[in-house]
Amino acid sequence: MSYVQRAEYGVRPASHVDEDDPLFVQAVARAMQVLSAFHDTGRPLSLNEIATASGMGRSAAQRVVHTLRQLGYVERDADDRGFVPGIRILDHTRDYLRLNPLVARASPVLLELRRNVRERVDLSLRDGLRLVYAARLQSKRETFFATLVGQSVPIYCTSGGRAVMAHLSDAEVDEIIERSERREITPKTITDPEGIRAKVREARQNGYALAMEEVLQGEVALAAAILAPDGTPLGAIHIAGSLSEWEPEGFCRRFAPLASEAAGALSRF
Amino acid sequence: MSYVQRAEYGVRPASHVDEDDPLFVQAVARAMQVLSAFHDTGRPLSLNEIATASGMGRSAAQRVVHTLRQLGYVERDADDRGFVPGIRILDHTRDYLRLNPLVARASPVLLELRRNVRERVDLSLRDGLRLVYAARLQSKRETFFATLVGQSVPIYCTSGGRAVMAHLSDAEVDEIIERSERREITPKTITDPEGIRAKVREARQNGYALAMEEVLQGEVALAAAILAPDGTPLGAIHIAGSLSEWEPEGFCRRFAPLASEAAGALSRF
DNA sequence: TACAAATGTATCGCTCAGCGATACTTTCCA
DNA sequence: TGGAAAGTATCGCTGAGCGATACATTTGTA
Repeated sequence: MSYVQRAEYGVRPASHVDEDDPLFVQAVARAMQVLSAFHDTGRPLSLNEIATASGMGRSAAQRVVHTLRQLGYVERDADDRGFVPGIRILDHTRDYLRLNPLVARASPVLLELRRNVRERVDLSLRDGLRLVYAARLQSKRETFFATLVGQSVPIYCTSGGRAVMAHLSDAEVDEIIERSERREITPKTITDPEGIRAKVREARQNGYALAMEEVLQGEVALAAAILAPDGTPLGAIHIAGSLSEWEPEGFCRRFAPLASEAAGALSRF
Repeated sequence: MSYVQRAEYGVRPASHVDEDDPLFVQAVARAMQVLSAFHDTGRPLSLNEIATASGMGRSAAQRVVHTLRQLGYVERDADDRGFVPGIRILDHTRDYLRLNPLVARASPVLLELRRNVRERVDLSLRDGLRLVYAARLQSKRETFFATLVGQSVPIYCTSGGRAVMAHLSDAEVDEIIERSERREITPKTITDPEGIRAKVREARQNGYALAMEEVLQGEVALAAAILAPDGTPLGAIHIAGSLSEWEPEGFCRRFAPLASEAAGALSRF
């Protein structure tokens, strides 16, 4: 049985979880597996479903769910039809956001950026093969989710991902391409390795990355990478708009410098 | 040893965690205790600090931290000076927000509200003695945190809390007052039971609740409760502004109907 | 309305996962 | 350059937690 769990996009990076590790506590992993069972569902889960999804027996799932419930990390659904994640989870969200120096420093920068850009602005952090959204400032008309902290997108086909890859070595880029489960999220998604490498080269030249309709129809997005002092890309700042309002060239001319500037401000540690 | 952990404000409600519960898995609780060790810190923690904060021995903390690290729920700090929460936490954040029907339905309502209100708009959910923020749409000038999902405030002294209490029985209100660790967060915080009850009565009459500078100097906030079909208050919608720009009466006249309308829209299930 | 399927809950004896103590190694200051 | 503190590793004992299973309760359907 493997404790490595599938995330929204791609698999964990250095996840050679050694099952014979003498320091590895099975029950801890099981707790997280149970919570992770909700990654792949849109509705409350039954105990059996949790057991199946997290690859453990009914009894184990029962105990773990029971314990997590006592502690507030799992709750009964509003109409008592199944289990859902509990509100206690948000306490840890807060801790993460507070203690991540990038996120902590990002708010004023993002708000300043948003003042000049009347479009959606996002901050995302790299985690292996994906970018996880840590903050979003929505645009005026957006009818979507206002806040989708925790949402993640693949690196290989997004503006933010390309901005990140632009600051990695060719070998690392190839490894990302190789290991990513590349699929056409929209008909415009670029999935062939050479196409991706070309976009990365483009990003290296421009200092920012562009993606058009590769994740969402009608959306144009550009991004600039945030770098650690040693040059490692930690994440990206994205600006996203609608192709019904923007022509790609105009969008870049107008917003690329602003995104770069904001990302630069967050890169100085 | 007690597994019940202190949250940001107040203690868990029905948290008589029976230690002799045969279904209770100690190691699962320990995992969450380790993660909760970060609740009370503003910086990375050492292993010893984690052990102390979570009330377990060095060895146990070592094993749990090790395991959580393998799984991405704990990370080494950027400059390798201690442990911090890991990005995997945000995956669960997303699950919580997605699977909470209130939050899932809230986005369009909040955005619509925000369109008419150029002030800060929040959605919070009740958890025992506190309200946990699940979404925030910042105002134009706000220089704070743009997103502070997971932040929590006490019920007894906030607009949202009063809006919630207005829909509880007197006995329940008294219990909240009694069990809350009431302290003067600002000099204006109302902490005496009768004062709080008066504000709750006021909220019942008005259909919305008001709080001035009780949590933050210079801030005026009003809120309306979101109700389950059976009338139980689940949370609140808040609108917050600055006293340097608003006179309380004008603020209420202008925004109370909008907050009520939005809360009403989310109350219809 | 009655039956079957599924869901949540409870019990129990066996055993190995995980406990605590402790020792080793490295890093960081003073 | 010493000493304190941090992270890592090892080990034998034992009770925490394992899986199997039975029970209770709800749900959907014929």
